[in-house]
Amino acid sequence: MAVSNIFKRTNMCGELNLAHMGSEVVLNGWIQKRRNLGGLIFCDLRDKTGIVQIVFNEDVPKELFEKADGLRNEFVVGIRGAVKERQAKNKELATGDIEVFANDLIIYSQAETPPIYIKDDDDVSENLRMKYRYLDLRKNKMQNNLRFRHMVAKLTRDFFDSQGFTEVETPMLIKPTPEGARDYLVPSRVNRGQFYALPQSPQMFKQILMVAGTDRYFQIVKCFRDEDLRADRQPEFTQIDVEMSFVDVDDVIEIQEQFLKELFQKLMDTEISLPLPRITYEEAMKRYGSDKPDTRFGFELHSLNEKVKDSSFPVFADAILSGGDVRAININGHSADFSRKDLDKLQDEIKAYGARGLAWIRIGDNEATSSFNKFYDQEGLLSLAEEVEGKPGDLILIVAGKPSIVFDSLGYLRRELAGRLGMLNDKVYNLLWVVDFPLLEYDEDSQRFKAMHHPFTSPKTEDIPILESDPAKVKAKAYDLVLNGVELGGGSIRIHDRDLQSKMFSVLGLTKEEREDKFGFLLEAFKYGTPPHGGIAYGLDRLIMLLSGEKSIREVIAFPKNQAAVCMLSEAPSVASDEQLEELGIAVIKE
RNA sequence: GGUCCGGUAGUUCAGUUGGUUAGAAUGCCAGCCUGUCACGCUGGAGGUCGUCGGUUCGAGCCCGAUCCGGAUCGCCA
Repeated sequence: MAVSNIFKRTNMCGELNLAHMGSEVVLNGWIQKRRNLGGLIFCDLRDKTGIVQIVFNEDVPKELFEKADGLRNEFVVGIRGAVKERQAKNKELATGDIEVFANDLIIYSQAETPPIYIKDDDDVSENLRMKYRYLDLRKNKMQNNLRFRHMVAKLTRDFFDSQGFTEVETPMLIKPTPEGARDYLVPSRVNRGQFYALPQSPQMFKQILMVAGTDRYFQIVKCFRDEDLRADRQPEFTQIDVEMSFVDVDDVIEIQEQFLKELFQKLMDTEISLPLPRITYEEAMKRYGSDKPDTRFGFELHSLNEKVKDSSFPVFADAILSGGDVRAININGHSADFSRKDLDKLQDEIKAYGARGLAWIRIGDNEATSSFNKFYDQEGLLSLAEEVEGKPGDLILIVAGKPSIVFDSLGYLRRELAGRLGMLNDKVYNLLWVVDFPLLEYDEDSQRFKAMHHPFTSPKTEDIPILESDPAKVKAKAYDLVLNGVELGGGSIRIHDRDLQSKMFSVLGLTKEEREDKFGFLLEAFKYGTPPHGGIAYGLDRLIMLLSGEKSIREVIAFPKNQAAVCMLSEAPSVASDEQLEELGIAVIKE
């Protein structure tokens, strides 16, 4: 038998309890903390499952005791010892009923004093966490997040497998697509001067799998977008990507709801009732000012357009005259919670969305006051307040201007104020579908219609006749899944009819050459028998972020990038060597 | 590309109106300590105040530029 200098582990630290009493165990892990009381040394030993207390007392040989005295934080050790019930139990610790009396110790490696502490609630700069990610990941919270992510991925595979889906890997080196987000380009050495792109999504390949007869496809897949980062946006992220043949909107939604039900049941211990609520895009905008509404609280939007169209207050009147909106939300009963200064600050905050100002009405017990008192008497203010069911104690916030600005501003305000008022309960999961998205949106810059989702999204059947005559009115067979105000996923039924696809391209103003260049291989495939099909894609990182109560997807990605898209750990990206560039035929223009 | 917040000891932060030797907590090191678990007690080490320039008799503090981290708007079919 080979001689080994590794203690063969019998148990994990976090799993020990009174049931192990009396048994000899061997543990491997990191020293979390050493407490030397003189003739008695306690060590907290940590592995991914938790922490257990190790005791070195007068019974151990002097040599071993001195070795234990030399232990420092983050040393990696093996310990052999007996599990005993504690004299003084620690209720804060999962293993607090027992402790391990060591009789042997091996130090596998020593450690320098780490630049960050290995503690779940340690408040250290993001900078250091990213640079020393391997230390950050030692935290139980981070290991739990990785484990949870694994559980979600496993459940996803099991579920879709049980429903007859096949996971198929699609290529990572694909044809660059000039539409949509910016591509990451990858130069080809073999084809000098030519480039692959990393996929923004497997969209076209999964549709081709439907042409190929795969019938039900899914994939847990990396996607890449070279756009600016946010707390919930990384340049590489993971999607649960799904496509099905011979389906319409309800079929896709139904199976996704089954998936979500199982996910919440098994991993969150939460029953969700099906079917999930559905709300149209139009209604979502009107009521919540957002196409991804957070429905955990009220503060819904109301139009004041009728009431203010003849207003003497120029801000309101001008907005209506120029085709804009005047809308309001009622922060019911919270007038006293926001000072004049708070309101001024809120006004500044919505300027980011293009709002010119924030008008408000406070309803007191005896009288109402407003930011536009000059133009309205008591009766006038109360008449406006009536539209939002204003009562004494209410604060009414009003924004006037271009519809998109009004929606964005009020959508932000209702969520922001709900947050400040502590109304965002993260134990409540309000899932819903937003449906009937517009098929197209008019792009002012290029003076043409663009696909809101993508150019293969099918119009609603009843809107097909007006596709060319009144494109702005056409609704799409598209649906988004929203959880607590975050877009978790989106999808659509695709166009499988070549005539309809052709019309769609005409409306989008794509020339024959452009169609061929961008989508040629997909259109070619569609010539040879295409089943009706559709699908959906979930942002896996966001899903896990929300379910684990995190504020950033960086918390659920093992090795994320910082806001400048840099991996602080490995220091990617970096410059390529002259030899590499030479071989690829690439010259870098220095500024 | 824009806006906002931040950068001072290993770490998290304080630092008054510009004024002597830049502090606290924690961590680290050493000594003492047999029931701790944020162990305790005593002592000690530890600083290019992000960087560069300017104003000033004098700058952590004021001004300009720049770098770094974060939030966000644009952007993300």
